[in-house]
Amino acid sequence: MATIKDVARLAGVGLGTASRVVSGKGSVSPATLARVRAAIEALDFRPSHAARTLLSGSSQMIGVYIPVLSGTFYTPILQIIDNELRAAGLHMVVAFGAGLGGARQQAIEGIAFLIERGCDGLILMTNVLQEEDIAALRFQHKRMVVLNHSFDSLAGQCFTVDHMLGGRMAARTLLDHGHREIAVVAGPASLPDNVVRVNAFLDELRANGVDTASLWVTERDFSPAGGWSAAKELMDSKHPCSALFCANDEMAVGALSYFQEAGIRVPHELSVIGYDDTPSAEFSAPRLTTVHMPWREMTQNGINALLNSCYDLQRPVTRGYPVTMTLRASLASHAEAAKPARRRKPA
Amino acid sequence: MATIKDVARLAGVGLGTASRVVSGKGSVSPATLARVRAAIEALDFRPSHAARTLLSGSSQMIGVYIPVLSGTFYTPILQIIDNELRAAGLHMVVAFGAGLGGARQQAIEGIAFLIERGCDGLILMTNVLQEEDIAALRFQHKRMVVLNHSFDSLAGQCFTVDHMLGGRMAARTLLDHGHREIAVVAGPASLPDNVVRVNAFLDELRANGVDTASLWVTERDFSPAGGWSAAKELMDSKHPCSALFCANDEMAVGALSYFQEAGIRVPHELSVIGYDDTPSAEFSAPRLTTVHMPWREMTQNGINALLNSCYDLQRPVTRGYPVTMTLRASLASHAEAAKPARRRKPA
DNA sequence: AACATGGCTGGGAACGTTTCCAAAAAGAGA
DNA sequence: TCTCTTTTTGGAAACGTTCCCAGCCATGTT
Repeated sequence: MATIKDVARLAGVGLGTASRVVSGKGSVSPATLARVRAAIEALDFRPSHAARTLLSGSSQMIGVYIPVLSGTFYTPILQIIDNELRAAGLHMVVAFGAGLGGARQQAIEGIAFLIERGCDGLILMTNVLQEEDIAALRFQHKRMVVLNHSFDSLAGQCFTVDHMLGGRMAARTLLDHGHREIAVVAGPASLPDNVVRVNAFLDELRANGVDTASLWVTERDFSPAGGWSAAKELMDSKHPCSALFCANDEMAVGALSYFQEAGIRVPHELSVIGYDDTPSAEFSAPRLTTVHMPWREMTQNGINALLNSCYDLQRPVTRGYPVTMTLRASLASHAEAAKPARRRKPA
Repeated sequence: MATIKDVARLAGVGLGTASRVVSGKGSVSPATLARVRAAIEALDFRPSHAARTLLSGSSQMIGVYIPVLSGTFYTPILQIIDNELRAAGLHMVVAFGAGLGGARQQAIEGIAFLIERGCDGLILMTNVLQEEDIAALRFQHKRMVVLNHSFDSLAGQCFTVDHMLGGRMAARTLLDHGHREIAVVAGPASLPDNVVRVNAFLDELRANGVDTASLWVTERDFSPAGGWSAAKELMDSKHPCSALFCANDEMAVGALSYFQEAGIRVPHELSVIGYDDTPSAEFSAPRLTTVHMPWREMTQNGINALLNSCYDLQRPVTRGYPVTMTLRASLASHAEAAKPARRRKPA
């Protein structure tokens, strides 16, 4: 690879002049400019990023940690991040959870890997870290941002969505459609944001006179397979219900798959609603009614805040994004439901 | 950030000694070792990656170009790449298509961005590049690998799957199940791998006496929305058919969504098969029969080949991976199909 | 003619490592 | 005690940039 010295030699100029042409800063006579440009072209010179990083102390790289890239929740977020960073001339380095340890250990290792790599800033998307882990990251010094989870000790750098409101809206929507016998597939109890949304969901039902203790509630791992098995268990239990709330879309999609297989018609016999409004909800069969979480706004504002603190910018940062319901075919009014919930039809 | 000089000073040793402790190469007396280790600990010293890169000429970074991160096709591949690289102590830098230009222009820019960044090697996943674009990449020098597409000028560095066999197997499977009136939703005609699979599919049908000219064939953009609209168009056309072949799973999932909405029972009234066997096929409603492409093996071997050429390793590299059919509920034998294809049921 | 002004230019220093090489220290054998 | 070998140590050089400073040359001013 040609260096700037080669360029200077070929063009017959000094290092300083060559550097001025490359960076575009400082004055250079037109004739020299042309000569150096020609040399750059001839040698296919590309400035070494490592040298620049070493000198400037800034790698122009942002690290992103994501526990696992399955499902469709993280993909749009990653896409947004990359687009924004590219537009700012920055690069995205991604680390997923890897290795043998548990999720928490994986997160710690993955983040350490990113820090070691000299990232200017970090975007973390994990909810398995503890406050003490955050404290252990001496890196913290304002150069990181957490999406979709909130740490008390880092509140200003956390960008999350209102899961309490989300859970409540899910409940409200079902109540408004006349449902009172509602089954629930929660996510892992170890994930705070899941707990918040499910509790808010149940609270809202309770506030409207539903005896939540009698509801069928189970817990799965946010995967389609989990949703499928939960749906099967629910049907096998013959617990009466007219609607099913899944704490994320992935599980709802899995549940829909089971219901189709078992011949249970959604939403005629059973309404299903999800949570997140991921791309997979749009073309499920039937299309899934789901709580639209403003992850787009959340991501965008998180990026803005991070870039502000890393590069002294003044990008706008707002908080408190609207949560809405995306109404699709998987939800029907209980009155419309022609048949009782548990009635099976032979496929 | 503490530098190795700070460590040396605090420990009261020379730079060389400090460096030896950090890298673990060269002999150091036990007493000194302990002293330097203590200093490293005290200062929370982390070697600068930029300085190492500058000196060694190797960034330990692998760039990955992916046109767009939507759907579930690329996600498992990315996950595999990251896991492998991490295990090898390397880092993954990802670039997606971005900017205003067309797909080809975006790919060229994205790849240039990665090269400029000093990646040791590149993994490219795009099928919109032309031979001339590849030729223009002077980087080519063996340090890159192409997945899921083959360039004549770069055959040794391309890792792809047998789309001709894939297309044929899809056809064979439908024929074996008694289908002869088959509709086809192809992908973009601009993508060579799509053309190969669809042509092979049609060829196989033709070889078995099917008049392919009379088949209903359309072209979409590999998206669920495309599959949905194609399914609607097919139904509206009332063209007789007992099965639908979609050139990727995403479109098949979209089609299933439409069929559910329109009250067309799959597979009883119409069988649907997809292509790729992405995760989204496993829990669709109904579960999707699809051509299982060995993208896992393809990716793994591509990575191995790249690391071999970048770091002089001897990882095993093989070619020619088995294509299989993943049989699921969306396919039924034509004999079993109770009703003619186009019969609508009021939802 | 002497002098100030400003545009251009060249090269040294620094960024934080690692890799040498030479020198010092420590053993080992006679 | 002396010499020979081996281990341990310190520091210069290099990697490829950019930044800064000093010097050069052509103009314009007095």
